Amino acid sequence: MFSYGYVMARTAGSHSDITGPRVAQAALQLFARHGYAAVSMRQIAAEVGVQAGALYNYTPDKQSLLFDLMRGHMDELLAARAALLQPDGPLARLEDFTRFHIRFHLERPDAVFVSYMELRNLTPANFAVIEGLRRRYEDDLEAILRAGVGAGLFDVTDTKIATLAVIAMLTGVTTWYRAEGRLSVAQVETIYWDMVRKAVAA
Amino acid sequence: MFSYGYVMARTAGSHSDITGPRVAQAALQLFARHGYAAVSMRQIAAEVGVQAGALYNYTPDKQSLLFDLMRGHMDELLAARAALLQPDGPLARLEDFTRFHIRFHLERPDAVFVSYMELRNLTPANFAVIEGLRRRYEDDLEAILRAGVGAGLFDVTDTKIATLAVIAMLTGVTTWYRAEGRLSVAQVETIYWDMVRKAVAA
DNA sequence: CCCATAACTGAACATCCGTTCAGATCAAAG
DNA sequence: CTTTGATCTGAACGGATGTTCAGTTATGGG
Repeated sequence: MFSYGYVMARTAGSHSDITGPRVAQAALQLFARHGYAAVSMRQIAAEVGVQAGALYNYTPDKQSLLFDLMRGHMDELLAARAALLQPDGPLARLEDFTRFHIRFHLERPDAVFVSYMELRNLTPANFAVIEGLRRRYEDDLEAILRAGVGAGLFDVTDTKIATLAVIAMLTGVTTWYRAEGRLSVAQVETIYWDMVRKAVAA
Repeated sequence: MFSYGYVMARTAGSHSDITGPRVAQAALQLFARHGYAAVSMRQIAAEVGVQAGALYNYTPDKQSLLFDLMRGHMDELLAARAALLQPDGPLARLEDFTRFHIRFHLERPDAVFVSYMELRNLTPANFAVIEGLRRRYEDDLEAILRAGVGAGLFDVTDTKIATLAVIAMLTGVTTWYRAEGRLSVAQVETIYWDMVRKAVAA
């Protein structure tokens, strides 16, 4: 957590780069399972195999633990999206967005769950940050829809509402999908893309 | 809460039929705003204007307070749906379902929020009950979709997935709709119906 | 006006909470 | 092998938690 730019000049007795990620992962899993408010620092510590006081080598407080998880998730989402080169044309772009959204979210169910359910447990300042990142992601989709409407390919009454409707529909996949189930991620992508395509079609 | 069938033979000093609903309403509002685990019995009591101990005249414990709110919400949902006479034909039925779902959910945002977010804070037995009620509601929509597919009016790959996708999309309306906003509920219904109709169209 | 009783108070119970910190422990650098 | 400092323990802090209950207050029926 406290890296010093260059290669960190590690000194004696240090393995915080092992424990640090374990703290974050334990917190994520427990927050997703039981909710932020219902999980105690002692439970997180027990999961890591450490006493509660030791957690404070890795986070200033419990709120930062939640916020860092959510900001990390949103950063990953935006970075992964930005890393892809977008296909040409609104229709191909929309399919790309649909498949990306489903794939990304199905790969990290815990982070998705926490990021959608624990917004109200953020301080107002932290909430504003997460809300801004989420807004940037939504704007990405809305731009696609607007371009499609402009080109006469799509027909939606209100691009902002359509954006939120599509994202709600796609994110809903995380509530029922199980990796052991009968459908592969690719099949699920195709099923949802079929519905999205028709829903906004002209 | 403890009614005796007939007209309750109320005796001296009783006004629990005033305080009782106030407890439920305060709990609902606070649970929706801050989450079940983050709200204390003392906060609920303060909202009602009473000491914490008095709440136990109206609920055996905090868990029952949550469960009764959620069961009440689901019962209302199923009862309201059952009270409507269904139009003829899958298309009209689907429109009816869409408009009903949006209207019903926009009328009780707190109950919707609690019922979707606090499932993990139910005991396993209570969870099973709520899950069963939700399943009955979903089956209602799935029957409509299946009938439409059978009649060649709809084209969906998997009626179960389409059911969950449509419900997720529709319920998402509660996250952004504000009564003071520019759109009436009827307008929102029409916008979503447009998308639902096309999404499942043959 | 009295009185049975519903409704509520206020204090107490054991237990948990997030956070702090002095001191023990540990691993690597010299 | 010693030193150095990162890491962790274990106890403590004030305060909050859900729940219980003996005792007080308020209300309407007789």
